Amino acid sequence: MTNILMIEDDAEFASLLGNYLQRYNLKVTNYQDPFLGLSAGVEKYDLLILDLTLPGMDGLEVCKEMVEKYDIPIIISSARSDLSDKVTGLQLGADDYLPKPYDPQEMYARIISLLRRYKKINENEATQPYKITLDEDKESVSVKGQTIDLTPAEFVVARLLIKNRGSTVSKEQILYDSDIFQYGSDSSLSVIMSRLRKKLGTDITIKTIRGIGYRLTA
Amino acid sequence: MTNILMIEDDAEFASLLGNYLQRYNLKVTNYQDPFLGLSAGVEKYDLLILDLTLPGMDGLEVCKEMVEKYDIPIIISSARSDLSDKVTGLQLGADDYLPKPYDPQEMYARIISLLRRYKKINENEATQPYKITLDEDKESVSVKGQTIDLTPAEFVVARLLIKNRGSTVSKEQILYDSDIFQYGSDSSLSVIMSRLRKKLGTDITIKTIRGIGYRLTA
DNA sequence: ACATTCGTTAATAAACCTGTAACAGTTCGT
DNA sequence: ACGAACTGTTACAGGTTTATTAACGAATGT
Repeated sequence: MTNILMIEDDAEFASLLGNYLQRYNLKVTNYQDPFLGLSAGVEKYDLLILDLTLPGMDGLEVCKEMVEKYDIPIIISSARSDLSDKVTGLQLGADDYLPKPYDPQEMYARIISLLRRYKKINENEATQPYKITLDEDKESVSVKGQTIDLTPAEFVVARLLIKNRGSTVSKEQILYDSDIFQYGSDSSLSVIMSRLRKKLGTDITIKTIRGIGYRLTA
Repeated sequence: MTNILMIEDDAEFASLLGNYLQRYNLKVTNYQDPFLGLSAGVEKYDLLILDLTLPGMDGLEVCKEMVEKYDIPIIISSARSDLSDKVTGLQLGADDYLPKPYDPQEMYARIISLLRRYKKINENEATQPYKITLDEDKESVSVKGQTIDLTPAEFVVARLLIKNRGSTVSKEQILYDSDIFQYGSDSSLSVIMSRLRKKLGTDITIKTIRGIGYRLTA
């Protein structure tokens, strides 16, 4: 899992990008306030996306400070189409510059290229998008970009499996994780699993670990 | 969402065009005074529609300044049928010229073409009009160009759904979003939903997310 | 004071979700 | 290979949520 620190005052935009990058195994943490961001343990992150148009402060100043203090790749994203920003930003030590508005796909490409350059990434990691991701608020999941509505019980199971992608989730864990299952038993769970698999289609494989539980493979 | 900056002294005309373009996912912000417009954060916008016949100042002057300061596509719209305006405008760096009066449809076509040229737009975005849009001031909505009058409660619900098009809006969110519902309960909401669906017709689908809320699909 | 409009409530019908049961298919140890 | 235990699938029933219609009453305008 690659962690990306974002400093961007438009929270909605940040969340949008975060959702998009999620499927590439990139986790975005956004801070609207750069000071919070600066004290957030920058070392934990693999890359910084910095917005220059911050309220009441100069993004270039933040950039300078980041470059001085930390060894982290920086992508500047700015709505100011002032060309001098780009020059100054890169002079200060930023690695790339992407004017807003941009296509999330474009940002993804830059991120990967930069991470590769910094060797912060294994080849093959984060280059293959997940086929399935959570839409937490919509009580649904996306499979290859397509929204699939789930019932409450199905959603609870799917969420657990997706969050524990690659590792096995025990039946007990699923049944007791939430209060959805009132009279839940192994047999009713197997029914839910059947319905889930049918809804998710053949692109998603949920493996049965006999006697233990289930595992969703990326 | 694509943002368009408009500088036009005829506010009524501007609002008309804004309403029309809204259904194409184009948001128009108008300033009657070019100085306000110039200081409005031009960077946030993807395109500028500039009227030349401004009171007490030369639109061409504004155009020149815009071209110098910002990297933004410009469409000049003018009631002066003086051909030299067109020539001068384009010489100054404007990208297109549309004499008034013009068909909003024509303006839309030019906008899309220009945005595409500037790569400020994803293909497929803003080319498919929404079937339903808000008429904020009239307490009504438009479905495929047709105005549909709504009662206050219906309008509040419709507005929330339209603004959150594609994602689920919870019942609580609807009931507590405004003070329309004084004794609002789930059951009265379901009545409103029923009446809304009937009024909006079969072109608009409002999906029920059982136990959660509702979702309007684009 | 009357008529109209509109949100609410009530009642009934329809739609939906989940657990159980039944049976088929599979896995595993012996 | 065989039987026991586990899992997958389907259909059905019970319970809950939502849709729809009608009626009521408060607020508003005439």
